[in-house]
Amino acid sequence: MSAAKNTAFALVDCNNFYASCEKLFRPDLKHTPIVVLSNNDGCIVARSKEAKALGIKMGVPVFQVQDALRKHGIVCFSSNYALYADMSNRVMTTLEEEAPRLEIYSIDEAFMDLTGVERVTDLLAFGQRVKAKVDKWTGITVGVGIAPTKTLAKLANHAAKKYPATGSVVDLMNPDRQKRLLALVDVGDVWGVGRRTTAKLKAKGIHTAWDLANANAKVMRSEFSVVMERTIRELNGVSCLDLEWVRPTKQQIICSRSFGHKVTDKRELGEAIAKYMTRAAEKLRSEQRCCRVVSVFIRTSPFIPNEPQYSASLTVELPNPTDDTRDLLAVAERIFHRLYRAGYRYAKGGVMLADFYEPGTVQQDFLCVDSTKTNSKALMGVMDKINRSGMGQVFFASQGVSPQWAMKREHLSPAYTTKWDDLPKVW
DNA sequence: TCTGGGGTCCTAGGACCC
DNA sequence: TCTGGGGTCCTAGGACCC
Repeated sequence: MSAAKNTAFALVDCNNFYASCEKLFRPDLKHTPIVVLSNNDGCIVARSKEAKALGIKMGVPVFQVQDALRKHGIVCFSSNYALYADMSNRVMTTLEEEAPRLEIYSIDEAFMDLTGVERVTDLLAFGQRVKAKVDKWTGITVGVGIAPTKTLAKLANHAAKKYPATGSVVDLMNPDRQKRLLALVDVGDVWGVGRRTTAKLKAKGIHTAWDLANANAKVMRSEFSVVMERTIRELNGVSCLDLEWVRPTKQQIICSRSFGHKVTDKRELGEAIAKYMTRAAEKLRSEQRCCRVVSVFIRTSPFIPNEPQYSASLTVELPNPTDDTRDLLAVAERIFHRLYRAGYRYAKGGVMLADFYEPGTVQQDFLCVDSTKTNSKALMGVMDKINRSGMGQVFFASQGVSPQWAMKREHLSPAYTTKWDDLPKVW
């Protein structure tokens, strides 16, 4: 085996991100418990620290905790993606200035490659500076975990959040400190160890991260998978997961939603599918890809077991890859006609695109009439531009004008940072 | 009445080929 | 009675992540 590299990573993670974004623009709620809800106002997906302290759990359906929300005066927000995405961009831009090799891992966290940085500056001080800068420039508070591997950096970040005495920045480069922390951490809190695996590990007497770090990597690989072997090595300070600072291109695009109410009407359901396909096509073009494989699915709600259940999906391979909304809508409609069965109350539907190509790199199927519309690129370009500009919307009639099935978003905050009309006002 | 959405990776097993 | 062996590709399902 080659000599271990002296790697160093930082994981920067925004605290209670969605809830923090909402509070930024509502100083009146500074110390009020708030929660952010999933699409359709269905589940709790983010909680402010006050809401956490009141015992509101992550992921629970709102209706199950309605009483608690009311009793404690917890303020609810529907999720406001435009706001969170914009705030995320601001945070990431700030981080990039400190460490150009940045992997944006999710909307609220990023890995930094700090390899070699300790020769220039103290890593703890570096982390503290990053935290202070993000706080000052964006108003978002972050935790920073620094360690020789990504998995250990995750654990360092976990500690930074859990123990206030750390000031939300933990440097875990030192092996003795690693050992002490690993012994304190439940194995289920290790990155990559989910619910299923946790149960299996505990049955084998592996309870802490330290227990896992000391398991035999080869044996565990045969019993679990190569992912497990990697996790064990990473816990021991051997970096197996590189920084992916160039975003890999997507393998698939999914657009799906639960409906605001159950849908029975065929036209209405078809409009929803058309809407999702339109959105998926936009995402496809923003990736600068064409796709060959298209799937559509519709289903009833598994949460109402005494109602007749129906769930169906169908996948079609196109003769030629396309990124034209019109082609994709036509395919979606054909598939939908074959899937639809009357007499069910549909709860959710969606589309999936896969098998991507760079435009123009694929030999056209010459047995098939070339369906490439000559004005396709120009038309799609103009549509995308108008729809992005905030000036209004252009879309195809098949998605319907005033949809009944639209999402429930009863507690939506204004688009403070992305819409002129919604700019916060200071009196 | 009311239960999110969007991804990735890994593995096992079958089809198929020589 | 007795029916190879090895490789590749594809797919479905599981597990995990945020």
